[in-house]
Amino acid sequence: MGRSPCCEKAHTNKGAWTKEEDQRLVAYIKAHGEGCWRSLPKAAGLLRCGKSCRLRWINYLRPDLKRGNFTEEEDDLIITLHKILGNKWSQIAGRLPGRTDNEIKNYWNTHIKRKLLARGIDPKTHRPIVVATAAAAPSSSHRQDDDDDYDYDLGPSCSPETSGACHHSDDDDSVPAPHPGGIDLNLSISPPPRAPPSPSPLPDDEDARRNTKGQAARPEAMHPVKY
DNA sequence: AAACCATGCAACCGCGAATCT
DNA sequence: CAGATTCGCGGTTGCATGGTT
Repeated sequence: MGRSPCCEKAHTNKGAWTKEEDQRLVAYIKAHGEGCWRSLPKAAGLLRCGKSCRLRWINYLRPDLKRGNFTEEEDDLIITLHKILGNKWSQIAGRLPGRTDNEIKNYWNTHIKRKLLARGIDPKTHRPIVVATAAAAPSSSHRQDDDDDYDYDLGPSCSPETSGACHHSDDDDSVPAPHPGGIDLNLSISPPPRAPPSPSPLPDDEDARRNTKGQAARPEAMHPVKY
């Protein structure tokens, strides 16, 4: 099918968001709620494509974001959910209030993968790494070669991410019943097809939002925002 | 002190799914 | 029903920062 570009790239900003852009986006969503991302930038007076606005809102500006460090419980929950769901980050995020799919994805790639490898567990299959590959598995991994160091050893059965239809029947369904934190692990996920454009509750000001980042709050400098 | 390397995170890109006309 | 449009997801990249040599 024909695909129209999501935006006119010649007239859109790219890269880090500025404080002003953030404010415009927040103000607009405060007033109108999350609606049509396609038309939002223009309506909000932003030189961004809708996609970019959506991402910025979901991953950073949303008032209900928890931010801060992941707890051990969250770690365990992510691992458990990943075993079941594979790289379905949005579904995993749906089980972790205040966390975004992007955040979890990043956290998985930077922390949990390594953690599992250190335990001798293949982060893709969640099975013990056989000796041959374990020898190749680095304890200190480089950026990309993690992926090169382990292989699927699922044989004919599927790995979680090779098939969306897979996680219904294979032994991945043998979900470890006890789960950390008492968070709902019922995976009969029925996401609303499309969230109705409901005005979402927003904090009164940005300070409130930033204060919710927790004591481990990332310093402002951590955000590549061009102020 | 400077150069280099490793790490972590925000943001972008491309694609498929869902919905609309 | 087919094509067009929009949304949402997952993979990947770019860059800032911190650590090491």
